[in-house]
Amino acid sequence: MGGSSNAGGSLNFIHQIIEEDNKTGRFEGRVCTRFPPEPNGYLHIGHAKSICLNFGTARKYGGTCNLRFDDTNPEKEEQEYVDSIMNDVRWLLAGSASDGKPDPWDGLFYASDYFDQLYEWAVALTKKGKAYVCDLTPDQVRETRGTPNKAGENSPFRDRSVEENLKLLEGMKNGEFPDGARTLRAKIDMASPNINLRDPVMYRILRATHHRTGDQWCIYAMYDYAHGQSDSIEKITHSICTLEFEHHRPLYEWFIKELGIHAPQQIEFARLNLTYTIMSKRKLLRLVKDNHVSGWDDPRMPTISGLRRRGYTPESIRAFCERIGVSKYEGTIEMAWLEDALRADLNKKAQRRMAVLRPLKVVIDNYPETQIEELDAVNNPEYPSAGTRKVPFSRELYIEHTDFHENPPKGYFRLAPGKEVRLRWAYFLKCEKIIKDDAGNVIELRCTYDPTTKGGNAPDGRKVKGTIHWVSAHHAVPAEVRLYDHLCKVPFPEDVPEGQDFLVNLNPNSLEVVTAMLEPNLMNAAIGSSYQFERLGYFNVDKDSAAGKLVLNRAVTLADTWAKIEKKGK
RNA sequence: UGGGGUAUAGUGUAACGGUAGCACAACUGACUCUGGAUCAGUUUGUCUAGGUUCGAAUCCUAGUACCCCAGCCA
Repeated sequence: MGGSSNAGGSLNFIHQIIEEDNKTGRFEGRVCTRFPPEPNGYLHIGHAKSICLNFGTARKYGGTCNLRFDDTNPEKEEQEYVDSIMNDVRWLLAGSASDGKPDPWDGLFYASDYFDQLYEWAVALTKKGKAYVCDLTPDQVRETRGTPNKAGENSPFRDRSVEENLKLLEGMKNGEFPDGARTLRAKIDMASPNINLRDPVMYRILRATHHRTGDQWCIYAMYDYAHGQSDSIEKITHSICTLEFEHHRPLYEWFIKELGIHAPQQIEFARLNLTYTIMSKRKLLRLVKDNHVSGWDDPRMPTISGLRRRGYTPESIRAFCERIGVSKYEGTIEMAWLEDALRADLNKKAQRRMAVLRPLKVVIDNYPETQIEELDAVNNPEYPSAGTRKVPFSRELYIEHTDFHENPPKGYFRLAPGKEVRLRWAYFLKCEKIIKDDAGNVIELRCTYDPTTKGGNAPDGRKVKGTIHWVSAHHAVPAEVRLYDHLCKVPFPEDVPEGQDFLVNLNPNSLEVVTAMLEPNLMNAAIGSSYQFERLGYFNVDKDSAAGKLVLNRAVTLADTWAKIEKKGK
């Protein structure tokens, strides 16, 4: 479970604040957090950090954590997003609840649950002379707001009487004015150095159908007016959010104070950035809408649904969130961390199989033509309890094209002319002859095997350095395998030259599709199941699979020392 | 030119006046029927300049760099 600090015993700065509050009895020892997404897109790995932090913090201190949808903008929000978010949170936190409840959240709420209360409070603030109806157009509001270096000017409508304001506010609510004609604004200080305090808009007139309240309302609270009070209503103690809301905090505190209601402590932390991908919801939406990817759950996407489809496990994502820690420093985590978390998890869980991604045919000349042997292969060397399976062996095999070199480079200990390797779980194999097509490409190898080496060991004690994987040609199950690489071709894709946008940094080779040959054991592999293809990586059965047609995604490759050596040689 | 934040190895994150630690990455080596995994080890760091102190990443002063803020988005 995420949330606690990564170094044993030490606390992250948020937990330090909480422990201090608990010590002083500030919230009677209660710890109540919430994860408050806007349902305007799919959750991504950055949200996972927040989810792990909020839920993890509540669990750590015996408190509660709510899931609340901040659905105050009906123009961008949809039920599809609500559903996907609940689904993703359930999946991410599955199995982590101590009480065995089906849903990980303690309370499920919507800001739209509070529309009536929020409006009542707006009336109360208006009565207090702390809010007014303003007739300025959006352009005029912008012009009179001032700049960071220049104070704003008061709206000419700022001093309307309470009676008039009340009447106009009710009129706004009752649909008497066109969209955008008026707003309700907080009366604070147009000269504040904090622009959020320069009479911010509380309500706008907007005739849009809300995914939950339908056409009941034609005015909608702004996020800044809704968020703090929603936290207050839920008696949240620690309202954890990202850094950009830091200078909104005085505004939230102003509303809470004027209303005289429960005051949560807002704490801001740095959002997650990852190399070789993008995290902006707006940009992710664009990738989906413009078909740069197949959807929100495209395995190249940093979305939770994309990672799930790619083959990431909830445990690996939680471990990742735990390890990256939490601070106010806006850094960028290397993608290798995420990949490492997956490998660490799957190395223990995934059964091993053999699969050949780029088949090269091998004929074993001295192996009986019609003979087939069932050889024993270990399912997971990490856990012998995972057992063994039978793998058919015959005269014609496929091996990996990259496991053969006609002119092997120095240090290469796979197959080459006249060289001997071990076939995993089978026999020693020696390359005798190369067969090429007219263009000079190697298309087949004629080899011999040593029948005394069955199982992979030579009775004469001779050693081979290389062990390669293989599949019996006649038993092989063809499958579509999708080889994924980073979404972006550079570590910081959002850094683009003037006038260009991040699309120029999309990785054109982020997906390569091959027809692979799998060992027959995989024939009926279940959708969503993960395997390690020996020497290649971890693969997950995709939902596009159908009877007789397997589709697999490569979640992550194995660490590849040889590839590193090869690269260095160049 | 205003306000709010943040600076510790390549990347993150600890150390809360007392030996700068951990993880990932990189590099060595051992082991290995996965060039996987595992194990052992190595390299690399306190933004700068002053000051306080027996002692400073930590306290003080002055700088520097980077991020955020001028939606009727969240």
